[in-house]
Amino acid sequence: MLTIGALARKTGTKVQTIRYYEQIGLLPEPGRTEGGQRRYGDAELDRLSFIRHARQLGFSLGAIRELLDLSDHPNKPCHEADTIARRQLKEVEQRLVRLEALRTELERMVRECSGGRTADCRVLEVLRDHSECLTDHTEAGA
Amino acid sequence: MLTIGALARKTGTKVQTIRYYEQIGLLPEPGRTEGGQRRYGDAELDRLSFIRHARQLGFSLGAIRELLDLSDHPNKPCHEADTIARRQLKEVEQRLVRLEALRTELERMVRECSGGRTADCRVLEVLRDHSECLTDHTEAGA
DNA sequence: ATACATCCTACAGCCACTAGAGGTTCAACC
DNA sequence: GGTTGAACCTCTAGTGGCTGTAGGATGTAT
Ligand SMILES: [Zn+2]
Ligand SMILES: [Zn+2]
Ligand SMILES: [Zn+2]
Ligand SMILES: [Zn+2]
Repeated sequence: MLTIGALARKTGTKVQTIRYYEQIGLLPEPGRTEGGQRRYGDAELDRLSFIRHARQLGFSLGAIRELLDLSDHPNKPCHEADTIARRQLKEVEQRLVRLEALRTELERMVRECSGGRTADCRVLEVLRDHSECLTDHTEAGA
Repeated sequence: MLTIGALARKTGTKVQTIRYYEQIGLLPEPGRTEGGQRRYGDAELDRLSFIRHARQLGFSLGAIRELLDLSDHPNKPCHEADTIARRQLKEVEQRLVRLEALRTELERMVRECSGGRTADCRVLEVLRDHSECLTDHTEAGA
């Protein structure tokens, strides 16, 4: 049986985050000691590891909730899980395109600055006027 | 003189966002009509355009605040602005590396799924066990 | 028995907005 | 001058995914 701190250490999660996941119903309410402290077993360890790994891969907590549900029903067909993963992949690909445009712009800004007064600073000039940009980086979402 | 709605349209900003920027001191308090409605001039239009463009390039509002300050002092040397831009570039580059790792992992998950029961779903298997991953995508920040 | 690390709840704060309620003002049209 | 009705106003609360703090209780080692 693990204390919340031990579980936190094993999964690379903060204690508060574990309590937060419990609060939003992503982790089940664990057993408690007589004094009221949480104690965890292997099932919870597995579940939290799953959550953390999915978070590292960029899945939202909503998506993770669905994935956990599916994982709890081994006989269901898996296309729902695959759909969620493909959706996530698409989002990542879109963000990549967008970030590459940002990198291009930022590199150019930094490269072209000659290091004089702010009045002549290329960085500030570009920020003042998007027509100085070579890429269209104007879509939503950072 | 522009109403807040006209300013919003010109800069691709929501009205509430403009009021929010004013509230946090990023935009100055504008003049008002007798009835209390905000009216904006060209200075505010330029400033808001700057803010929006910098946001599109991924700068935080904190960084933008610093950049605006620098922009207001044309005789200062510009290395501070350049430092901020370089920092932002670094962050973008780090996110790119990370997102590329995610893309690799997600692509593999999706590709290897054979479409059977969730018990055998490759997507869920990988999520359960990071040692199935080829990349180290475990750094912080999505 | 005492020290003290760890645990508990409850709530506030972070970022950058976004949405809504409930009321007022402005501009145009008749 | 009166009447619409869109756009404005303030204020509050919510989003996601945590993180931090206050103030107190518990667990364990010595
Ligand atoms: Zn410069
Ligand atoms: Zn631009
Ligand atoms: Zn599958
Ligand atoms: Zn992994």
